[in-house]
Amino acid sequence: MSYQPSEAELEILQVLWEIEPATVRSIHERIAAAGKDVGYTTVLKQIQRLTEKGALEKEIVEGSHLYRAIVKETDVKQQLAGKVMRTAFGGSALQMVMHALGNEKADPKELQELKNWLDNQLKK
Amino acid sequence: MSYQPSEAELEILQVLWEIEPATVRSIHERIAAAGKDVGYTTVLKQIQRLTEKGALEKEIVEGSHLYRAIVKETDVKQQLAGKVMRTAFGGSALQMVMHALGNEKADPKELQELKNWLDNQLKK
DNA sequence: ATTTTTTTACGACAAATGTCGTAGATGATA
DNA sequence: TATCATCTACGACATTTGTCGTAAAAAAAT
Repeated sequence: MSYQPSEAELEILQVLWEIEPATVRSIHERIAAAGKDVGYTTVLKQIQRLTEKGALEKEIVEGSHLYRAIVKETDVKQQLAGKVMRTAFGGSALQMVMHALGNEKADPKELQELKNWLDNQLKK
Repeated sequence: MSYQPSEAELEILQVLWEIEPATVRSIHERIAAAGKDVGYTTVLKQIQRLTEKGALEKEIVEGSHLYRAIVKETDVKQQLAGKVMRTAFGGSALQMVMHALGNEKADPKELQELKNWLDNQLKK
């Protein structure tokens, strides 16, 4: 199976899925740049835990410790979306989307893309 | 704002949104019936915590303690769906749905409904 | 009224999370 | 090489969650 990351862990995974491999420092910088103000050692610890859990792997190249994600982005995201869909929306994607876009009128472009994708799904 | 329930808490809320008000016993029964095998006092404790947190309210009528949800179903679900959409899918409903339905070909009926809803949204 | 059955109130616990601080190891620089 | 700057390894802590057990309170049955 995949892995169900916590929120802080997900942030780290997102960075890794983008730039891989990466050092603790670069990951920390990205996260800080994204507005999350958290200490360097906090990120380091989180990374070490993810590694222990087998979600990341470390490779030491010429002194620097490089990390890369082992868990697949698609799998993890499928887990996350699927879980919410099941636990909170009785397995209905419709319900989930309606609530997600619920109040604020969503970006028309988004809606159009979603529609295109659906049309395609229905065609098959 | 609303409330971000944990998984066990959400199960309780779901029951309350269906039958309200309800006793601890009836809630426990529902949850057990749904296949989740957990002790009576566990559910009770969870309910008490939700009440402390202000998500539920208790009313004692002729001896029996009745609970009802204070947080609104729509709000809570909007929170849940919105949060995942934002934290894991960069705010894209399309990405979220694609991953949720990803591998297994979703129920065509669901897809059709979703499409209808979308068409409607786009029309407005 | 006494005993039995239910219920509620609490306190406990283990595991998971988010966050750091500190010390020792490494690497870079003067 | 001595010194200064970085990093990593670890342990600590406060919270939150999920689960119970037990005792005290209430309600029901005899």
